[in-house]
Amino acid sequence: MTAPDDSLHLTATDLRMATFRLARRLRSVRAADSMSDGQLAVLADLRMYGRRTISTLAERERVAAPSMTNTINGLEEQGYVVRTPDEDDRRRVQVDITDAGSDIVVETIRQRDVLLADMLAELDFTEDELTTLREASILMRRVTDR
Amino acid sequence: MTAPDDSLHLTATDLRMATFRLARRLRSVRAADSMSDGQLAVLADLRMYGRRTISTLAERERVAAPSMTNTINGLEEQGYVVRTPDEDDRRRVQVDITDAGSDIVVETIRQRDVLLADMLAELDFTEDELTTLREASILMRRVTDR
DNA sequence: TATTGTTATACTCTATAACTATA
DNA sequence: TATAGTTATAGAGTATAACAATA
Repeated sequence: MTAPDDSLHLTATDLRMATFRLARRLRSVRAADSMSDGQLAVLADLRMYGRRTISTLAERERVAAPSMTNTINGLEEQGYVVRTPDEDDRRRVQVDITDAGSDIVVETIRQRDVLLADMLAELDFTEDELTTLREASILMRRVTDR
Repeated sequence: MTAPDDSLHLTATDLRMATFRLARRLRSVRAADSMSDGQLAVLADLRMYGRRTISTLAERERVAAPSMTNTINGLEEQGYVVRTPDEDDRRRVQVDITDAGSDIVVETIRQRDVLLADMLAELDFTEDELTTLREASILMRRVTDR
């Protein structure tokens, strides 16, 4: 049996390499060519959690506030978000996703899932192997959500 | 039991989300602040597979040739790679990684593995769970190497 | 003629600093 | 005074087009 510490580091190395490669491959899929990774990440956040202010979005995406202003400008021009002035604190601007924005997120997710499902199907993975991947996904989520 | 097609798509969705989140977290770790993701990817390739021409590197990293010239310029200025004219075909330039370049790659990989191993250790994963992650890593590699 | 690499130039995304409006 | 957002400006990183050297 492998010593616990070795096992940890071997697992970390394997998982790191596998994760980077798969992420890189999947990230190349986008429903709208005109949308950047940063714009898509903001749309996905808005779709999942609802309206946000510019500064909250900047903090969540770990970019500077002017960068988020720029990102939101691009999304607004494409009709994927709308700005609404905050009534209670008129310094604030609330950003909401539009139906078109939501559609783009759903479609991008769908295309990525289809690509990955096709890749899995092509390799004729067994039910046991798919179960391993699902269980690993849950463990990976525990790592990032921690 | 889940129907095969559902199982495929559920697995794809779970794995996609888990992969993106983990990759994003790990990518924030770099041994040298002055190095970009693109530069690091080239160094890692050179360390693993040895000398490459500019156009081969451009093709492998899926960027345009002038972009790779720019990337190699940056790495050369920092002393992480050297250009060597090809004797047989004097249009070509061979790029080799230096010891300093190799050290940076090793150190970045080490820091990322330590971070991930620490994250795994903190969650007290069992040997069975670590085994699941290692098996999943192998399956993920089969997907991207296919 | 075709290929390899570089230079010239422009566009996108990001940042910091300075500014406006509001609290 | 402090905060939310924007504008001005600059620095990476990427792309296409045009060019020089070589095959």
